[in-house]
Amino acid sequence: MKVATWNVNSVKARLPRLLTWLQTARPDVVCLQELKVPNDAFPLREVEAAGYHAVVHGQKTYNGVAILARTPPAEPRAGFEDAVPDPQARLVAATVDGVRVVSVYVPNGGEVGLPSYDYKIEWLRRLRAYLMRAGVPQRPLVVAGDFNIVPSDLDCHDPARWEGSVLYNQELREIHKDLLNLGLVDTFRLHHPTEQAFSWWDYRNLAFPRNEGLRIDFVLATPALAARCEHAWIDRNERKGEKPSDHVPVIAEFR
DNA sequence: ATGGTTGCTTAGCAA
Repeated sequence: MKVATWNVNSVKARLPRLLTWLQTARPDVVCLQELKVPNDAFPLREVEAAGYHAVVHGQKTYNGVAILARTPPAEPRAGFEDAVPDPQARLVAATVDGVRVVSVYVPNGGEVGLPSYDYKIEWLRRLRAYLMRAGVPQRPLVVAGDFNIVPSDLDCHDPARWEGSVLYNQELREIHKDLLNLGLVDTFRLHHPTEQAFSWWDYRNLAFPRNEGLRIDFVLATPALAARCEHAWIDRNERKGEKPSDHVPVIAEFR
């Protein structure tokens, strides 16, 4: 089973690329982020024609997440399912072929010290609690998406430049470590322990041709499932050509 | 060095 995550930065703007990529990459499950459309504007017909079912938690203008799957998803759920509804559509879950799949779009945070950064930290606290309730680490579960966290120097083209930023600071590194310590394996790092590879490049300043990127998109799996992960990679080619997203797909293949 | 680019919405925000 091939599981991918891709922040498409508008599913409308990216639809031609998404459909082409589904045909060539042939993933079984795709976690999408930043749809930027409400549910009724999601291109369901096109995605179904490409051979996928879709579980969509959309939002107008900002955010929006989805799960695409070749086999019918079961028990679709949107948001944290706790006492306080999240006003932003950033999490959706469904069970595919016995695996609980969670697509997440972690808040960027804006700037350290702003209310939007406090929202990010609180959101990550709620994500941790959600994953514990969802059965991490014992349940076969994948949580994949745009985490808006740089885990380490290796995941950053220029650590000194990014240190202290809203994507890379000590507080976030500890939150990231705590998340993984719940019992989640970063499938890309599992197979590439020392390789520098990025999943995001700024649109500005020729960041991609200069390879000034960050690795902030992950496919995380619970331990028994991670033991079945045979390959994981980042589809860097998706940043090339006409109208790319600023993120590229990250893929993990499970036996 | 607060620039630069993209997308949504329409001048400004978020990333």
